[in-house]
Amino acid sequence: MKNSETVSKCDCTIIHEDVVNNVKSKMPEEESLIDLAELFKIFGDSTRVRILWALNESEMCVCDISALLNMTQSAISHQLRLLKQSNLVKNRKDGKVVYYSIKDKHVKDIFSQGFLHIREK
Amino acid sequence: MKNSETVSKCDCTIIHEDVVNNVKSKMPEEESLIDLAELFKIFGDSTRVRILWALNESEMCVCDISALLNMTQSAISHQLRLLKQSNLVKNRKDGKVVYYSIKDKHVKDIFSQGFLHIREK
DNA sequence: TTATTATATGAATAGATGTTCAATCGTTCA
DNA sequence: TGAACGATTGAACATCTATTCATATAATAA
Repeated sequence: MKNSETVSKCDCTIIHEDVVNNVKSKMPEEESLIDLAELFKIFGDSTRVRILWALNESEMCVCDISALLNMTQSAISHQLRLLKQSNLVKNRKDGKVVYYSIKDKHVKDIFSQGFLHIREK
Repeated sequence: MKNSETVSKCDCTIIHEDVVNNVKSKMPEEESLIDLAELFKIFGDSTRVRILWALNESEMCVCDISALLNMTQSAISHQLRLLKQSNLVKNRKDGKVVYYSIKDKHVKDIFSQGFLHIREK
């Protein structure tokens, strides 16, 4: 398999080579931007956004969230697993009940920035 | 078809009804959170994130972006259409060449908030 | 005109993703 | 012990999505 750097998928003449080279030199490592996209992917689902919003207001158990969003426990549990894997929420167990809460203090700020875009459309 | 409010999908006893009611009263309209998720969905793809990052550095034409990211013009063009529909980029035409640039001034701030999360893992 | 170049577009495909369903795990309490 | 209940898990399914491919459009140049 050939190196992706050596075989260009762009079949066009590079119109502004200086611009391309300049931007390329400033680009973060590919992995950083992939991680960033992975994070936003988590926010890119209304169920998860609603869960995060709710947990930002108050610690809640799985059952509470299910009732709030009118969804099955199973669906909520699956999403909570993703949110936990992404380090956005944490949980604690008290008897049979598992309480979830926000782990990342930037969640609210990420929401805020998103709303700034939406409000100005 | 029954009203989704009247038939609960949550098959459990509501453990903390006060918490649920309190959070429910504070929740934004469902549509707002759906719009928010739609926005983050756009950021939730590494190709689009890299395009946005690049355009945040400099206005570029489709060919430039293709060369920078080593992807086909077609793939880039498809993604640019989504970004434009989401009001995140704008374009101008100069002869055969179409130049794209950032339309939304909050793009950089959204990136910043995302990075804050990633860096602290 | 014709050829060439930059971009856009629609259909098709493969891969990812969210929910459901059924089963299971852990804990509490009769 | 064994129900009962909250939560988790894995498989299946339907839906969505990113890229590719072929083609079309638009502008320039010969």
